[in-house]
Amino acid sequence: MTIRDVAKYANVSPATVSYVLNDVKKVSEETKKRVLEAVDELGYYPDFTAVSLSKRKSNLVGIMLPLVEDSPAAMLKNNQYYHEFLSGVEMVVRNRQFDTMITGVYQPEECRQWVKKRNLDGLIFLGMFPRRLYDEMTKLNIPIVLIDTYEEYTKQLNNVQIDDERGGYLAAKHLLDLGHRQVAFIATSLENSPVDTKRYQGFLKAFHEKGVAHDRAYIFETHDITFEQGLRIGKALIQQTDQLTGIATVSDVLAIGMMKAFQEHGKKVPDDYSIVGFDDLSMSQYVTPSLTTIRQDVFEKGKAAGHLLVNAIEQPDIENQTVELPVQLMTRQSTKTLV
Amino acid sequence: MTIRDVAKYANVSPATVSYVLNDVKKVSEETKKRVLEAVDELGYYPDFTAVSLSKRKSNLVGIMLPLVEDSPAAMLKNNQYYHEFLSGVEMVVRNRQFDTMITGVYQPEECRQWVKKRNLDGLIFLGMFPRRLYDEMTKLNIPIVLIDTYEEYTKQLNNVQIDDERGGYLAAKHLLDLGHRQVAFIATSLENSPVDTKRYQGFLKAFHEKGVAHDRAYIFETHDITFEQGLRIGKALIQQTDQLTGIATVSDVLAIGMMKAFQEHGKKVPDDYSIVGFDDLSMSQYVTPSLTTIRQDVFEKGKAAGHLLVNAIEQPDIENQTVELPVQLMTRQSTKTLV
DNA sequence: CTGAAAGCGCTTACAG
DNA sequence: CTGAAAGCGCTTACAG
Repeated sequence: MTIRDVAKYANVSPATVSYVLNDVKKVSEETKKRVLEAVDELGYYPDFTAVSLSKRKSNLVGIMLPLVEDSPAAMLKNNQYYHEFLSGVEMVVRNRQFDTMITGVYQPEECRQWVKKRNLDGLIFLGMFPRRLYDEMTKLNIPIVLIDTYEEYTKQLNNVQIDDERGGYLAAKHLLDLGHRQVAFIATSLENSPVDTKRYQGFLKAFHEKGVAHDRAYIFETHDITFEQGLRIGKALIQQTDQLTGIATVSDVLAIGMMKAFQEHGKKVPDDYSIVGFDDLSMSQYVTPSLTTIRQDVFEKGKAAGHLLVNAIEQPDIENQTVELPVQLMTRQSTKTLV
Repeated sequence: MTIRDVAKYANVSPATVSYVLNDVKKVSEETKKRVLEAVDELGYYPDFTAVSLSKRKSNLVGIMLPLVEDSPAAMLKNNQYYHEFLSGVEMVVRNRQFDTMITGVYQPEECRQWVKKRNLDGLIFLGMFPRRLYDEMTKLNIPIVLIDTYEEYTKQLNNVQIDDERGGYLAAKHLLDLGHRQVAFIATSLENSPVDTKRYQGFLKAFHEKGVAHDRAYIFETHDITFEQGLRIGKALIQQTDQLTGIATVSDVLAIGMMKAFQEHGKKVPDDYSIVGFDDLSMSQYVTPSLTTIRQDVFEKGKAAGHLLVNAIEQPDIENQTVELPVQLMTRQSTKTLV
């Protein structure tokens, strides 16, 4: 079942069928109708491999994930975040006639090969990559969408992000409003994570507004976002000080790990600690106590990334842009007024 | 940078370069060496779109997810299960030079189109699909791997599954050993889910071994696997009877939802109810109390599926087979001896 | 408005 | 052992 069969059936040339299918103007209404009927009756659809080869366009977008232990696996395993995102991308992209490929990546080299070899039309980078990689990729001359990046050198690319500063602000304000003054800030790394830095800036802003100082000794850094790290940092926090009453984290996963540590050490949430997460994973309202958190809609983020990318592919002259999605405080049981 | 450039550089014909790259015997050592050097120096790698078109083989495997609300999204959102699986597949498949595409699907029609249009070499079906779909797909004549299916008509295809019966058995035996006799079994649907039926059979086996009867009134059915459904069924269970002391579920997600319901109604786990989950999601050891559950290694499941599929693609004469992975009881805090 | 022909980058009988 | 040629299924200047 090829374009030739359709052509024969409709009594035209393959070229004409192609014109019709690609909406090239110069076909008479009558011929067009005949072709369309043939397509319909034969149940024809084009072979994208062939289209891809001759158009040099694949209708394929790639999603790159930072690679841990030989595959995106390890990273994916611990953070629900990623797969809600992927779902969002897949959904919009497929509605616009694109398919999605996923891969992890070590080396810029590998990544460029992947794009070339599969003729990818666009790329979404999920997570942090070395600058070298961006530079390589930019040379590829295909649209790129970045997620959650604040680095200066990414400014000229497309970005989807959330209002991280406001997220940090809302978390801190919530705790301050409840009377907490000794508040820990749990980040992956302020040095390496601009996202966490933004959140901390927002956090500090709330403190300034209240006229309260924040002690930098109350910043704790875990490097990964895993339950294990949450558990570890929770224990460390108990050991290190008994001043703290409030905790703001950069991830629900960390917050949940911490709550586990508290429970194991006979500390109660929210009686001993008020803790606020970040993300609002679906599990977060089902843990006990349910988690007060800053909600970001990761699914929407994926959708936004998909739209941005396909737009950029289809209108090459469009300017790169940054989309910022809102965040929202979800008040639940893990925080309460300091008595 | 095409095969011609390499040919020119090595002073041979494009055909010869292709022979070398595809390991077709009839090339002299010397020529081969020259070609390989050229490939190396020019940093050439083949365009898979072109290879795909001429070989009629794409080195692409597809993963099909049942579609909810226009995309696999909705389904993915609530179950971590899926993305660990995807990670496993991606990892092995990529090591074997394949790439992975993902899509959701409504209609057999759509699915067949996808396979044809992208020239997919193999397919993994994750989840339950209507029989009609399998029939359609079988006609496609590409290897197919099914996951967790017990239907008679799937027997002649490749399967990856776990020892569901033993899972049910272990859960029941654990509860029985702890002294529980009034035990609820929480399934999605015994009528529609052969997996749940297997588990229930194992469950009953343990009861028979102990010489204890199981009251079918203690079977509860939720249709989806979501926290919400767990919450709902948890409430229903409290309302319906106060005889029960033990609960076996077919999913950690359901168990966690149920625990939330109990907590909201002042019931304690494990004091009022001992509950065992199924899956051992990474979150399950971090909820409070940590969840006793039947562990299955979903990541391994993905890897097994990937291997099975690529094997079948590369050796078309290989027979279809079923791989069964073990399960394991993880005893944690949500179960205890009945006093 | 329509079609013949060349081309996208490979592979693979076939001939020598 | 090596290469010229045809072909995979499309698209797209170009000519008419």
